This record gives sequence, C-alpha cells and structure tokens, in this order.
Amino acid sequence: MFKKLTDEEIQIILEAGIAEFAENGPDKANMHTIAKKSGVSVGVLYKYYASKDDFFEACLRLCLAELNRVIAEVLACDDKILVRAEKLIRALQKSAKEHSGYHVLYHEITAGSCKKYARAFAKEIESISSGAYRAFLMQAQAEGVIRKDADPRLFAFFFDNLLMMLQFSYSCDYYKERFQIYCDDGVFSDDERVVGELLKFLESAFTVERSQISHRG
Amino acid sequence: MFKKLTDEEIQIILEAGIAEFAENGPDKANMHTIAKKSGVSVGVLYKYYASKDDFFEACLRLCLAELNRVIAEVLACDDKILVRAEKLIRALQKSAKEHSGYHVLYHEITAGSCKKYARAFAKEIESISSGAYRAFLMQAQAEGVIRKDADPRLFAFFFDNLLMMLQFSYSCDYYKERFQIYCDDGVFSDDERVVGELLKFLESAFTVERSQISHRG
Amino acid sequence: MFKKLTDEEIQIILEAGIAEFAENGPDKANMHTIAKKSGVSVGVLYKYYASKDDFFEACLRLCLAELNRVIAEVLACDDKILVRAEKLIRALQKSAKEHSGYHVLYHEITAGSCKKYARAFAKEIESISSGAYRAFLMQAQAEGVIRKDADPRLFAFFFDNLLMMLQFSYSCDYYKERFQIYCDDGVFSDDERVVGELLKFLESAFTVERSQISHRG
Amino acid sequence: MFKKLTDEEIQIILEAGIAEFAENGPDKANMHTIAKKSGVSVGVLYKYYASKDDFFEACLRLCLAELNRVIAEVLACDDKILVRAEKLIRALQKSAKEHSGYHVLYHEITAGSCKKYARAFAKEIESISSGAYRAFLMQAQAEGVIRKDADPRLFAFFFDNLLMMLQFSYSCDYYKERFQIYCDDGVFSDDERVVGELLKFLESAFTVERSQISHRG
DNA sequence: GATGAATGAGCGTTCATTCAT
DNA sequence: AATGAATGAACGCTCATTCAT
Repeated sequence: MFKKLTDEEIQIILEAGIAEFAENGPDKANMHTIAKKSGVSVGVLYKYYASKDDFFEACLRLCLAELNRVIAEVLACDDKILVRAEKLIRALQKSAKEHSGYHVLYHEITAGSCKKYARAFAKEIESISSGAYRAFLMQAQAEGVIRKDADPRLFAFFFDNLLMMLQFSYSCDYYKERFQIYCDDGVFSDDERVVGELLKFLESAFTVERSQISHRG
Repeated sequence: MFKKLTDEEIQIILEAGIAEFAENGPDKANMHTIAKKSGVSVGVLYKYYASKDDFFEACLRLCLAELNRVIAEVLACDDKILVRAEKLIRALQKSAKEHSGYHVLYHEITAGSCKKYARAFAKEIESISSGAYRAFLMQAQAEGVIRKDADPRLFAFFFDNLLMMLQFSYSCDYYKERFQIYCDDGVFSDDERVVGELLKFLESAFTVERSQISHRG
Repeated sequence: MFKKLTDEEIQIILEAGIAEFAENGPDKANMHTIAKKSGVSVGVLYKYYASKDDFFEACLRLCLAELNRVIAEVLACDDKILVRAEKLIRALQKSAKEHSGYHVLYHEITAGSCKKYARAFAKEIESISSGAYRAFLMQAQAEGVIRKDADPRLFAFFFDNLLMMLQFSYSCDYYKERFQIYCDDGVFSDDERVVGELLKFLESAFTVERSQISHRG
Repeated sequence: MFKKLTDEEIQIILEAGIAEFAENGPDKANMHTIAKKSGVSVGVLYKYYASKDDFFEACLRLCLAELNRVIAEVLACDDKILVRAEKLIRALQKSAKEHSGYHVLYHEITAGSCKKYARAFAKEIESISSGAYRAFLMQAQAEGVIRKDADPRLFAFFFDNLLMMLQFSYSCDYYKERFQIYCDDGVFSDDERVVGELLKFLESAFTVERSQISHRG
C-alpha cells in the first residue's frame, strides 16, 4: 500500500490502542501488540506517531472527544437542571457500559503513570464541563430552583465528582468491584435504580433551602 | 549498617517506596531508585520483600492501614450523621494534604496498572467503609433524621464517592488541577469553604423529604 | 542487517553459543558475550530462542545431531563388527579433534548443571546407539564371531563406554590432560597408535572363548 | 563458640558442600544453603575458605582423597591382575552407590564449569592410578598372563576408562539413565551381573594372544 | 512508502562476599 | 571470635524505537 492511511484505518489503530491501553495500562501496553491487533506494522505506528507516549495521547484525545461529545449532546438542549442531570447520568451510564475502554483511558490520565498529561489535559477537558455545570447551576439559582446559598463552583464540582465516579463505576475494574460491594451484585442490571437514587440524591442536594445544622460553632 | 533493620528504617524504605510509586506509578517506579532514596542497597529490598510487586503491596498496605485508621478514628465516636460527615471531610482533607503519597497510592489501585490488586483489595478495603456508612445512614433513617425514601446502599455509595473525590482532589495531580479549575486557585488555602459547601451539599442531599420531580415518566 | 537471519547466520550464532557453553559451562556462559561474539544483539538471541535455557538446548541439539550423523554414517554400511568398530573409532577421533566444542557440550549434559536435561536427553540419544550396538553384537554372536557367553547389552555398554571416553579424551580439557598422563604427550599426534591399541583391546574382549577365571566363588 | 572448628565440624561442612555441589553443580550451588545445612554461618565458611571456588576445591579434595583411598586399599594387596580388577570393580560399584556425591563431584571436575582445576587436578589424581595400572599390567605381561603385544599405557587407559564410566554409571544422573537404557531397569539391583560381565570383557581383552584381524591393510 | 527484524539501554533479581556488631 | 545483614556487581530478559530492505 503506497497511500496515506485513511481515517477509518487511523480509527482502527486508535481503537486497538485504546483497548490495549485500557487493558494493560499505559506502561505495560505493548506497541507490537497494538500494531498486530490493528493489522499494521510498527513502522506505520511510528510514522504517524512520534512515540508510544505520543500515540497514547492520540488515543486519549479520541476518548475525550467522544466523552465530550456525549456530554455536549446532552447539554445542547435547554432543559431544566434535573432533567439535564438525568440525561447526563443516563448518557454516561450507557457510554461507560458500552465503551468502557474510553472511560478507563480517561481514568488513566488521573493516575500517576500519566503525570505528563495531568496539567494540560485537565485544563483542556475539565474547563468545559466545569464551565457548563457552573453556568446552569447559576441559572437555576437565578430562577430560584436551587438553593441560593450554594457556591455554584463547588456545587458544580460535587456534581461532576458524582458523575465521574459513576462513569468509572461502570467501566474501571476496581470501581466496578467497589460498586458491587456498596450496592450489590445486581447493580449492573438495574440501571434505573441507580439513576433514580442518584437523581433523588442530587435533587435534594440542590433544592434544600434551610440549613439545619450550623457547622463550625 | 550491619544490624537488622529497625522498624523505623523499614518505615523509611516504605516511605521512599510510596513516594516513588506515587511519583511514577507502579510500572515506571524503579527499585534501584527506591533503594538509593532510602539509603539501602537493592539487596536489602529483596531481603525484606520477595519482589517489586510484593514491595508495592507492602507500600500499599501501609497507606491503606493509615487511611483506614483515619476513617476508623472518626467513626469510633457516636456522633450524629452530619457531625460524622464533617469530621470525615476534615480528616481526609488534612490527611490528603499532609500525606498525599498515601492517597495517590490508593488511587493507583483503581488504575489499570494494578489490575492484579483490583479484586482482592476492593473487597478488603471498601467493605469496611461501605458497611459503616450504610449502617449509620440506616440508623439516621430510623431516627427520622434523613429521608425515608433513600436507598441506604446507594446513598452510602454516593457519599463515599464524594469523599473519595475529595481526597484525590487534595492529593493526585490531575484531580488537584481539576479542583482548581472547578473552583479557583484559592481552594487549597481555603479549606473551610470546601468543608462548608460539601456539608451543605450533603446536608440537603440527606435531609429533603419531598420529591419534586418524578423520574421515569 | 535488517533482513531475517539466514540459516548460515543462525549457524554462526549457534556455533558461538556452543563455543561459549563449551568454554564456560551452561551457567557461567553469558548471553551478552554470545551475542557479541556472533555479531548480533541480545535481542536477536531472544527473538529466535525463548530463553538462555532454550538457546542452550538448541546448541545441544545441533551438537547431538552432528554426533549422531557421524555415528549413523558409520553404522549405515554393513561391515563386520571390528571394521565397524575401527570406523567408529576413527570417526569419533576425527570429529572430537575437529569439533571439540560439540563433544564438550555433549559432555556437559552428563554433568550436574544440566540436571534438567539428563532424563529426556539420555532417552533420546543413548537409545539409538544402545540399540545399534546391541544389534550388531547379537548378529556377530549369531555368526560365531564373538564369544557366545557375552551379554550383548552389557558388552554394548562397555563398548560405548570406551567410545565415549575416547571422544571426551580428544575434546574435554580434563580428559585430554588425563589422556596425556596415561599415555604420553605424544598421543594427540599419533592417532594410529590409539586406534591400533583400542582395536586390539576390543578385538580380544569380543573374541575370547574360554573363561579362565571363575568369578563369584 | 570461641574455638577453632573441630575436624568433625569441618567434615560436616564439607559433606554439606559436597551434597550441595553434587546436587546443583558448582555454579548453582549456594553458599548460604551450604552454611545453613551444615549449621554454621557464612562468615565461618569464609573464615576457613577464601572463596566459593576455594571451598569447592576443598570439597573436591575430600572426595578425591576418599576415592583414592578406596582404590589404594585394593591395590595394596598383591593380587593377580583379574582379582585386582574384580576388587576394584566391586569397590567402585559399592562406593559409587553409597557415596554418589563424591563421584558426582569427581565428575564435575571433568566438566567445563571447573576448567580452572582441570590441569592441576588431572596431574594430581590420574597420575596415581595411571602409574599403578600401568605397573601391574607390565608385571602381568612379564608374567605372561596378558598379551605381549599390548601397550601397557593405552591398555591401562582403556581399563581406567571402563572403571570411570562404571562409577559414573552408578552415581551421576545422566549416566545412570544411560546405564538403564543400555542394560535394563534391573541393572541397579543385580550388581553381580555387571561385575561378571565386565570381568569377562576385561579378561578377554587382556588375555587374547592371537590377532585375528589385521587392521590397516 | 511500508515492513518488521534488529538494536541495546534499562530493569528486576540474585548471591558471593564483606564487615559492623 | 562468630554472626548474618548488607552490599552491589552482574546477568537474564524486554520492548520502544530505528532503519535497511
């Protein structure tokens, strides 16, 4: 073949990379295995990507683009806050179950092995959802739908924390195991229960007005 | 030194290991570096630990013991639920800031490179907090302090999710970056703000009675 | 060189291995040295052979194949027993002098460091000559050429013992030294003398009819 | 203990060394294991022996002394040649069965791993039996008991070759396996058969007068 | 351009030897 | 004097990267 790789071929290579990186982690992942699995030679891999690290970054970008797409799709509609939350939960639940590798790779960035990417990627990725969530929390606050005394930044943070843990709980081995321990072996087959309870949790968290307890004296 | 290593010296080695594993991840961490950093020879490392894996596990156990100790200490007192929550938040906040390596290593287990430990450790570690949280949620429910319609298992799960994300946000690079993005550069010097907002979030989440939205239809 | 190794190149590597293993024994032999001596990188060694052990076995097999070839060539002809013996002696004498490494490696198997191979290889190698020698001893017995009261199995064993010691005496350092002590410094340059005397020894051993001594009472 | 090691203690250490060296070969043998097995510390080992090599040599010397003792005992009596042969055969058969380690270690010298000792030891050890055997062969020749045309040096060599192979066949794994292949599984329990046949073989070899076959033309 | 064989730095691990106690 | 913990050089093996074909 004397041609540039097509987008489809690139896609196949990246998918193979994502699978391998998700399966074995960035360090144990093997470039030859990836080449073999995607039906190309290592030479091609190194023609398109300067190094294993560089290739890992490309895989990562594909994952994050997809995850962003999922979230952006939900946020595009002008729903009320809890409807949005529900849609996000369902979307992440579905995506994490169907494309666990993508979420596992996202999780890898948060681990030490990817130190290198931490700063840059955090900026790139988290700014989007951070901004979006803060925005609609502030709007909801303005509309009187959620508690006035909430710090939109922190609340957006807590909200995203719950979503992140949710997606990892549907995709990463350790978190999956933990999910079953916290809930029970049936959680993975009763998505509605999880959606329902998380919404219940969020709904309360967002909408209570009174403060029953005075922390700090 | 030609005497058997004292407990303190073993501690130094483990701390060096934790630092190296936290810094580079289990795969990239280098046994020679650890030996050098802790002022012993590689031989000593292999006299006390059968393999890199075995040593990693020992480091891990030290971290987890400490983390469990922190949590257990808080749970020992028979406080009301939100007091407990507050104490847990403060304890984790403090611990994650002071011994970030311990928390980073805990986080490592959740990542792909430690696949091997996922199952076993999850059982070992998460069962404790899972049981404890569920128990005091149920007790609070019985006392009428928190909403009756909450599934204690799921709510315990969401609660711990928030705590985990909190500790990682004070210890792991990526999460720290993200924390600043969500909140602002000042978060790390205003612990009270975080405690206050998270308590506010939890308080509402736990105590609302009415359900304003009907999910699912 | 970026083409697959040719058979000749593989041969060079194996020869380097045989030389190194013969020189230093299987344990002290060094894979880096072998790589260097055969002009390839260690990587190549491990591309073609799974481990040092595996490589050693390959070297061994090459030696044994050659040794078997030498013996098989002689046994192919339908000569009378002492003619065969003479041919075998000459063939082993020549081979042990010219390819001492091959014979040294054969000798290595008999030593403790190769414990692992003892059983399997013994079966594989010794069965052939054992069977062949016994067969022609029995034939010679049937033809009345050699003594009737000989146990063909034991006599075949003694015969091969003499041949083995002969080949080792021309190839292994210790045995070479011993050879010179038993005979004199000139043995290695007077092959005919050795052939002649050994044939004399065998001829008598095989052909005497009367038993002058009553062993066992 | 503030005393020099007694001869018995030295003996225990050497026996442990012989066992370990015989079991694993000189390279794989472990100094710590030897120390442990003989109930002393490695420090003591290195107090009495400069290095592993030096210790191996000491073990070797013990073995060889014992083997020489066995042979010398037999040669002390002024028996006729075949009586001597029979006594030697029985003595080696017994010794190799009972103290296989000693013989295995002797065999190790002949292997490449002990390159270092080849020259020196060969001189030291083989000279004795070589001289003795040659002497009594010449005497027997003078007495007209064995063939006149035999070269006493070579015949002594062949004689010792058969004895060496015999002792190894009763002590070294590979040779034991080979022994069973050549003869049958019962050889090890029918010592008389082996003695008888070897004597038959030697008797003929030594005593034939006429040369029935003209080798070389 | 594409291939994949070859490279070799680098890491985990062992164990003979040393020497503080 | 005896101990055995500590040392660290050295080796087997891997795999990201290169480049002759």
